[in-house]
Amino acid sequence: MAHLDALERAESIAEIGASLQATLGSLGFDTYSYVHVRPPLGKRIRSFVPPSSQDGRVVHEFLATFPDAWVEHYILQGYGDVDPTFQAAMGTILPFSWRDLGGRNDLSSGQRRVFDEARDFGLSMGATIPIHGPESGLSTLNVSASGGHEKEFEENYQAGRQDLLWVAVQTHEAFLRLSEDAPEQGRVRLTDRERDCLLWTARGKTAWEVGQILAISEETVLFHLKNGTRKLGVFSKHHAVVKAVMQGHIIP
Amino acid sequence: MAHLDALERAESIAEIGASLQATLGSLGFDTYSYVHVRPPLGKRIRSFVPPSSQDGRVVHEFLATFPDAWVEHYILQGYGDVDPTFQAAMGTILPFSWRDLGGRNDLSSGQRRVFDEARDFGLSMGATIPIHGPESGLSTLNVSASGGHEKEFEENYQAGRQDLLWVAVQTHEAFLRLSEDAPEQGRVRLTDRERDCLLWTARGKTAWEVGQILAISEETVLFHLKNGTRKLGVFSKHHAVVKAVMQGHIIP
DNA sequence: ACGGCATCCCCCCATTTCTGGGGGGATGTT
DNA sequence: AACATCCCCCCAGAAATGGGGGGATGCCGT
Repeated sequence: MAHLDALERAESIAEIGASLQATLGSLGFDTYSYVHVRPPLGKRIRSFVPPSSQDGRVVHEFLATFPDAWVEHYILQGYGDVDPTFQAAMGTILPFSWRDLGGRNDLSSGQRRVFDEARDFGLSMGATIPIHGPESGLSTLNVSASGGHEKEFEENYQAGRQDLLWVAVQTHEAFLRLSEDAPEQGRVRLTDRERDCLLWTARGKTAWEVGQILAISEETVLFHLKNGTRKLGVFSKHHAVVKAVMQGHIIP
Repeated sequence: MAHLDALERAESIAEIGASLQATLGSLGFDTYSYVHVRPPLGKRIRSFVPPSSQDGRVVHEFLATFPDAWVEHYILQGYGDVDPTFQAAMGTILPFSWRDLGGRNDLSSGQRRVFDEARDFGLSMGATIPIHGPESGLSTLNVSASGGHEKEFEENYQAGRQDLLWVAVQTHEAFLRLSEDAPEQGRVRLTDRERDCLLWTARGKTAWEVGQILAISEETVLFHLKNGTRKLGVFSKHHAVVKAVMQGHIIP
């Protein structure tokens, strides 16, 4: 796993790609795709602006050596919402081989089509490593081998699972580190009280109730909520509690 | 990593514990705690009840060889909401050593107290492996070594990071597999409109704004929000949006 | 073809809560 | 002394809550 150091220190998306190629190659997988889904975290807009078609949509980011034609087809068809590997990745944190998908829960016709069409592009044997990130993000690292027999691939996968997971985690971190064009302005610092108030608000309590819980007055709760909301750069408690949860300040 | 097979096949919490003890021991860590946090999916309580004991609080499930007195103290004090290792775990998917927490972002006094008191119980050197599960669940595997020097521990940790991650993931899966008394029952069915309204509310829009976005009247938005809030078993939009996010109905 | 059912849309009301400003003062720490 | 944090209070206008009342589509099974 010598290539991993490079992954940790990668300074561009391209370097991540090269590092992945080398690392995964040494594990016996010759193509891969890394998919990153990220909810677009709030811009600070007070005056109402009607959102454009794209605004607010989940962002899919690709980094892949899968056949270009397939990737293009995939995006064009909006397979991201159907892809059975993605569906499965949402439900587990363990790597899995694509072979294991057919048997367990039957695939819908749409899902089967994704698989069938992938096979036409030479992607028949593969495995997916799900990465559930903070802020409810989900990424998958998909690896595939174009040549060889299935038995060989499965042995390769079984032997390499642990390494694959580590690679996936490192990739996710490297990717996050680099794609932070809007790096959240570095997670704001909330005071203990602001956290407390947001926490209990997220748990459905009114300001008065939070006051009772924390043994302070409703006014003070409102005061802390106002400050916390402002720090988070939003304009309502609804948005503030969601953002506080997404940024990991509180666990509701 | 011979003990891992046992972890994958464990059929009781106790077996997980034994397997962890053995595996982590071989990596040089003599105590551990595994904490599984699960937001308490809905009790329907309207009348205000002071949440002195468990009500509304995140459910922490423990499996640990940490000193009993410490665990008890931890739970009693509700440290789960403050614990800096937990705060940090919420923000990353990489394992980290407790040593790295002090420097980066200064701890609040409440957080520092958790650390100081932990040290009094013999927990000074340690590392945390965060596991972000599906449905926004978070678990941490905390390992510690009571004897030895700090330098030695850090070397141990650096060398074992990859193994620790794998152990943590396997533990999480084993734990989930066994503690699946209530796997999916909480998830309600929302209509498209209810989802839409909750989504844009979670993004900080008022009911009127959501109406503009969806091209329906504010009244209708309120209507859908009322229904969605009721379906989710809560009594305010704050709680509803948080819950909708946690249950994966919407991605803000 | 019919009723039941879910979904979606609109409107009204009284009451409570939140928002976003302002003004204080009390602790601590740096 | 400056600073952050925490606590309390006031106000006016906006928004949410929790009820009620309609009607409009479809889709289902009988």
